[in-house]
Amino acid sequence: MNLRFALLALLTADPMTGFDIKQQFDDSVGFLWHAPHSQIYPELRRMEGEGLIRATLEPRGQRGQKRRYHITESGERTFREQCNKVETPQREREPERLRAAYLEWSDPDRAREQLEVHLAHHTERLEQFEGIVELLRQRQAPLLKSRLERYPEDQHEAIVAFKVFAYEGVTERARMEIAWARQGLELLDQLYGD
Amino acid sequence: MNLRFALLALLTADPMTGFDIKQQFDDSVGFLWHAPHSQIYPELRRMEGEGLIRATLEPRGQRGQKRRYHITESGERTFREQCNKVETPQREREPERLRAAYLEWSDPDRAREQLEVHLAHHTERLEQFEGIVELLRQRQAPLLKSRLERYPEDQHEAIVAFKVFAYEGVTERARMEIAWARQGLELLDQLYGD
DNA sequence: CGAGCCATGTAAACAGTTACATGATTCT
DNA sequence: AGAATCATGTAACTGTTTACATGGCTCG
Repeated sequence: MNLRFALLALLTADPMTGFDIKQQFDDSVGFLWHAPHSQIYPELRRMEGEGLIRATLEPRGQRGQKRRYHITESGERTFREQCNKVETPQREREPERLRAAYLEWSDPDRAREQLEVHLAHHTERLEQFEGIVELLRQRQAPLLKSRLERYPEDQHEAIVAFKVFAYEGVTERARMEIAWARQGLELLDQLYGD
Repeated sequence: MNLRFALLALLTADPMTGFDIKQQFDDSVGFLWHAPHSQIYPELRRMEGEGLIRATLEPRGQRGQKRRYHITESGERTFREQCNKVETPQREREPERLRAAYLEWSDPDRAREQLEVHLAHHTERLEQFEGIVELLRQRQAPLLKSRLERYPEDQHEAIVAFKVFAYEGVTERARMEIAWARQGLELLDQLYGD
């Protein structure tokens, strides 16, 4: 039910086509949730069937058509209910940590490479996240801008603050991963020499 | 293919029954990977079919029998190959962060409760993780002890160090989550007053 | 007219969760 | 005798990934 949450969340900002959503998932929103289009389109159809969203048909050129989905009142109610349901965090699987626990099975060079990939990955992410946080603070992120247009001004502060809070979370996560990878590389130096 | 990795990893420490593995997944190992028994038993059968592990039948009392799985040479080779394959971290889904991004849809009380649950969860985890790290350092963790018995002493340092490294990772993660939840609670105070 | 993007789907396979089911052993 | 624990499975369902498939539109 979590893809559905993400879809409803996006549609509270702006009516979108499946394709728009797919693109959001490739973009900044994708750092919180993502899904391939093969999961998006059928789910949108189901949600439409359940009255959570409704589609308006728009022409594309001469023959083409696209379905833009709008959240309905029922959809908003459902979304709010989901938001108000307190959920305990699920036990997580940690594939990276699991692999790290067995690094003695790797060649030292491979082990180093693995941690360097980890480091590079999260370093890149960190930069992206910092950029997003900055855009959000300045209220320049495109999706946030459309969102702010749809809600009264007295809510803007909270809307922005929670988006920033969420992305600060992934930012801190990235920093943590970077520090961890560095620690691992030091450990390798210690165990196997430089 | 990651459940399989976890199963092979466990069986490099000690031959185990499906039940033993299930219990390991309920225990400290479960913080890195876990699976229900309904996933474990069929996978063990498949791995046996592929020659990665073999079972010895052991009696339980008069009528009962249990299958204890031993990793084979082929299994060890496969495991080592997996370890040596450098993998780029997958894009993650962050259900907690996604929910946090839409906290303006919650009643302030619910929002606070949500973050308090988050805080309590990771606080509990942190304590558990710190306990595990301590046990690992002292080489007193049961599974680690059996592992050390099976491998030559010149490898012990690395074996212990990587286990510590992995659990230090989840420890740092927990600390990060705690700090994040506290920040969120402060934000709520700021936005909605105490 | 071809490349690249816009747009939407289906299908098969794989991974993970939840529920149903059974029976032996051990401890009280 | 009954409860708790050991032990092993199957089945249905949900969620995710990957591959296959199609066709229109826009720009050079």
